[in-house]
Amino acid sequence: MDDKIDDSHRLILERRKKLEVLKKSGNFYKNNLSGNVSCKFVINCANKKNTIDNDKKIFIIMGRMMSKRIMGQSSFANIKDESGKLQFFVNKKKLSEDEFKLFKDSDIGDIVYVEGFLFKTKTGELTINCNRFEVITKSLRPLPEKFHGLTDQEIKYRKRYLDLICNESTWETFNDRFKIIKEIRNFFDSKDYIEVETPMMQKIPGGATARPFITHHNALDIDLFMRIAPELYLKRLIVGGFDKIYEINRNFRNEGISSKHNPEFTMIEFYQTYSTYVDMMKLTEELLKDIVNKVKETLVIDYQGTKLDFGKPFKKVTLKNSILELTKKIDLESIDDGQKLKSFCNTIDIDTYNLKSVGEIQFAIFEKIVEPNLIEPTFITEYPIEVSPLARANDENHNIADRFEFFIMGKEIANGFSELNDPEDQKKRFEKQVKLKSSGDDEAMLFDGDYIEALEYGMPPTAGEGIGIDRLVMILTNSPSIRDVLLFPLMR
RNA sequence: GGGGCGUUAGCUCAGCUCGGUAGAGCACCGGCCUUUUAAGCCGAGGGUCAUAGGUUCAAAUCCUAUACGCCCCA
Repeated sequence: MDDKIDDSHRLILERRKKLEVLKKSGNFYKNNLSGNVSCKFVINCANKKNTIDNDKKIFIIMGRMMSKRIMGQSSFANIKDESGKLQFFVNKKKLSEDEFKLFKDSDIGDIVYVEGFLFKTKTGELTINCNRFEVITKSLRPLPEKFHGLTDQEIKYRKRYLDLICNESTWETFNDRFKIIKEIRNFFDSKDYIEVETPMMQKIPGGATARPFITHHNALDIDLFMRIAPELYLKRLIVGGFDKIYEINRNFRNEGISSKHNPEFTMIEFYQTYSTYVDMMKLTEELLKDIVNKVKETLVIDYQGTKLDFGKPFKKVTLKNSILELTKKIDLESIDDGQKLKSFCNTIDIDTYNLKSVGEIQFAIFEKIVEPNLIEPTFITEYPIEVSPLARANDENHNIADRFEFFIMGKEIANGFSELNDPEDQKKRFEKQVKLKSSGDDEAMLFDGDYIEALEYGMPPTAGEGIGIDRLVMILTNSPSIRDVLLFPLMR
């Protein structure tokens, strides 16, 4: 769509003409101007002083001109930089003839230099009285309209820079995103976790059940896989002697695109030795309350009309109980009865052809019936062992894993468990996955012999967890689609 | 994969039922204007109505297909 640039438009030709004039006068993409302060700095300075009019301190600001109101001899315009907006005033008599023409011919969108002292207008607005004006960078294309701005979803996603220029709310969303990530780092750093990096390109994709993207290394002539999770490498590092580690980075999963799924997405995974999944749940609750409080400055937030209270202790329900609570057709007797569960599945449109075990069927029912209804922050525990191939089996009940998942607004936000550190058991679990794969489950895991070998050297008892950053950001920024929290979501 | 909705000027949108030469506001260009803030007033220019077919004397409008997007379902 964007392989051809159309610059023949009259509005662009008009601006190119103005650029030619700038070039002839030597004012051409200047980069030697300096001494500027931010709009916010100017505003803060003014707030500290009462007598702005008498204080002839000169300020220089540089930024994008966002609006312009010309009234013959005098004009007002607004300049915007990263910190905010500020109005400036231009009087014909205060500038040279050339400078005034430069201002008159400048366009909304141009990057400009404004120098002058501060005053307040009749209406009390803080304004720079301009005594020097320059166009630093010519904007050749007109910005979206000043009042309605840019509303076209598609263009917002494809040309995010325009969205950022025009929409304050977009700006706030991404500022929140980066603040959330920063606070997550602060949280783990303050608990003496070490941030590590593990391969994004892997020979055996592992750590999750998902289809990977395939790429190719030319010199080695081997296919590589973009990682679907960092898990198995992070646990190799635990074997290597780290006690507390985390990694925040991208994962890539070759699956459908929806308002909850982007092919590349950001996760934090963290691991801690001599801990259990119960410790991870406590840590998760502490982390989320901390992040929500720091980023939103309250513990009660609104998401698309639903009130979410992070102040209360988070709910905890076992997977089986969550099913029992929501469906009258299944009771304590039938919940472990494969045949009864299967016939129930048929009534709610779940295809049971590939579901071999009771655990898999329970999990399928859970995903279909329960997940969308987990609105408030909720931990679900006691996952079937069959759907938890990397998690430690529970000591009392070998059919369930020492694992939890965490949900908000029907979205899976986190997944954590006590790690399986018995290499024999892990080997058997991998072998089961390989069987699933050969029977047609293309999301099943591959056998990772090198990982088994690492476990054979001995991995201390460890608990680990992954949190989907994008979905968390969606909740905290009240964004209905994952694309709203990705600067450049994948578009066809 | 299935269904629904959408695509008209650089931007935001009318027009489509019921077919008859393409409209507004902003932006841009020219003129007036010394405290505006969606500044104002006067004037001018600006369109492959997503794309390709079809029906028709005549299609932005009706029909079909395709592309892209949004929403819902699987």
